[in-house]
Amino acid sequence: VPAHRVTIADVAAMSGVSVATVSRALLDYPQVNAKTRERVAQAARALGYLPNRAARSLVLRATQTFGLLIPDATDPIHGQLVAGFEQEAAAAGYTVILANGFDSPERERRALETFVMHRADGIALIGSILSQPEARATVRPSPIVFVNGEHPSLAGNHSDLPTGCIRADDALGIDAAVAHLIEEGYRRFAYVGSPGYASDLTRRRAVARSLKRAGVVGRLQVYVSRAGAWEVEAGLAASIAGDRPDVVLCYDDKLALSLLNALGKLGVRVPQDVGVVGFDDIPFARLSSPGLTTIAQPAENLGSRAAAMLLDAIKTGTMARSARLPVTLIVRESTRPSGRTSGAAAQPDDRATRRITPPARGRSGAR
Amino acid sequence: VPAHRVTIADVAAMSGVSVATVSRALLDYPQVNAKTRERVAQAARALGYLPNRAARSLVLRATQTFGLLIPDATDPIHGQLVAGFEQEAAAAGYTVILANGFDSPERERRALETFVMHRADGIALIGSILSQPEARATVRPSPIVFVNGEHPSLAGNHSDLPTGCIRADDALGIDAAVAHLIEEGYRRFAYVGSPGYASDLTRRRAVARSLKRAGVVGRLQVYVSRAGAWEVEAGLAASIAGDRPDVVLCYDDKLALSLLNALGKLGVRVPQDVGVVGFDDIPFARLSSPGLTTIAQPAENLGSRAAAMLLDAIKTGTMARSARLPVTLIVRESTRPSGRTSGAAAQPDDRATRRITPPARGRSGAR
DNA sequence: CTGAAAGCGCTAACAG
DNA sequence: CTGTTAGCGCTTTCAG
Repeated sequence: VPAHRVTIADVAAMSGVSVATVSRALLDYPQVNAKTRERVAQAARALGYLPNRAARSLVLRATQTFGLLIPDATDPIHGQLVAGFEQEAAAAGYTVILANGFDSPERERRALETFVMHRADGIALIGSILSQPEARATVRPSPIVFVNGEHPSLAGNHSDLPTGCIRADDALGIDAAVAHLIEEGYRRFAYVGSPGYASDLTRRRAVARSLKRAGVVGRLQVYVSRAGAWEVEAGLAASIAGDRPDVVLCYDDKLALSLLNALGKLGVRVPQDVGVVGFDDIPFARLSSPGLTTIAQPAENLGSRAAAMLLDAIKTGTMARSARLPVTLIVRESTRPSGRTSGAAAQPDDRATRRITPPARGRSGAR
Repeated sequence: VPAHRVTIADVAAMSGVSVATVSRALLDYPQVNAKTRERVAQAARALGYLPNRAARSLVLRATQTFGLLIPDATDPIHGQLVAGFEQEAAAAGYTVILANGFDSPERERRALETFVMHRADGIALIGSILSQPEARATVRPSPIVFVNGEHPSLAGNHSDLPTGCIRADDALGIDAAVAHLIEEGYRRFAYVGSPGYASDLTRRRAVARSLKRAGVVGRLQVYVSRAGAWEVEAGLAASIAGDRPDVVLCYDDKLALSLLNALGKLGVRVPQDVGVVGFDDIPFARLSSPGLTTIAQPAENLGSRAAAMLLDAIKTGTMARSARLPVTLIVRESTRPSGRTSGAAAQPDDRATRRITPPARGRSGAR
């Protein structure tokens, strides 16, 4: 066993053939002699030979590598996306290069450049705050997909580019949530946002629109949480406790769970005094007490779908249309108007989750 | 702007110099003429040239790349590790290749091979179930670090290899927790484990040892949860509810939070009826109600430390000694014996968290 | 200070 | 069926 990294030449020497034959044998070219192939395989195994991808990439002009940019691996929802993406990519023989953007445009740009230097065959941007044209331009000609893009231009009712974008259909989920809540008797709605995210604005507007469409009068009360991801300001909880809306929809589950906690400390009962709704359905949403009603984002699917789109683009040469993946309203205890929930320990698991999947839109393309 | 990927030759052509000069100019070799350097830089910028890492790796015999294997990106604690690792690596100009092992030895092996094919300059294994010698052998001669290794041989009081291993000092944290709990008056201890993890056995034994050392009589009651990561079997919660130990220490926070939830549904009050302690201090541990007492693992530090060790090994040529990072006992409401916690809304935040950092051991090397 | 040339490890024609 | 040869894009002697 040589001291240096073993190369194809070592295998060739050991099996007494040329490097070309080794290459062909290892790549299972049909025209190599069975015995030769076997001899080569044996030598390769004996030497622990594994081909150098850099060398191979150079000649093939393909790296079998994807670049994946996420805002922050710490967030459970991003973790699920990563898992889905990595799994789909790995299954197709692709390796994933990961970069955290931390919501900073400079870091995101640097990450894109890294991907380009590695000549990633495909690139996925999760919750990126870069504009789609800019990102496209810097990675060209590699295919690129945007998942839940957060560039300011995407806020509200503006739309993704017609191709290569994937996102959860927030609006549809919010429609379902609002409809459900109204049916349950809620009237005074509030929204707690996390400023700076395009999807925050989108969700807020979707709530307002749903309410208007449903004929609920009165302005949507809006609160803003500027605290870190895992907490809400004491003042925020206090003013909600004071205003006592019927129900508050939160930008995401982290915010909702933090609020749940803060309200509890203030002695505000959920759902009796105020209902709380989250967004994402992270695993902890069902572990809080009360369990959190939320709009489930198909995080892992978003991830695997992103990888699948890249794979497809590589195969066919054209990027698929943008898509909106369906969400599911998950009703737990944080939105059960008083009295409805009876005997506590009776059927502990039956009183639990209700799932409502909104009917799909006409087509899943861009709006 | 050429249609194909721009190469160093394009830059050379545009700036009217040889490729060698372009290379030197871009690498800031001191001996290139200032004007030439400027002309080259301009051309490179104009063309959007970014050097091909594969080509560079080939000649430099270094890829500026780290391989990172985690069990599952979905777990918040792993997410934090990834974040810490990626940040430290990126700061030093290294790119991270990520692979999920999903607790499967085959997948882990495949991941290691991928890292080798990419000729990663360093490799970090988080919670790997592979044996350290095997892993070392397959990636040789790349430096490799093991973070919280989970190979069966590491269970109980067996120890890591003397070099290249990092883990949280579970035992010390458990000592602190047990001491605190005893002081608070708890006597009948139980442990809920998640079978199959080496650290599960380690923690269980550490609890038993701490109890013995503290002179607590009676056997440690042990429960086992075989359900998925985010739930406990109804039967498990029921038997704990029936046995009513004073306090139950859980393998990790996910398990503890699930148990908290399950006990709540059974009408068992925490901490009045039974105390609950977790392990990790994931962000949600402070959002549950009651807040979860737990042993905080320095997840992000473990990640950045792993990257730092690899960087150091690359620079110095030798891998640093194994290390145990300190943990912190975080006392929240899930272990407050009845009565202690008075006026609810009085000082909502002051009654909160207490942090206890165990004194460091003599040295942080392997035991 | 700059250019020519060799070569990193591998695959893909092109001849045998 | 197999060997020879020519690069892939880049860095680095070695000469000017």
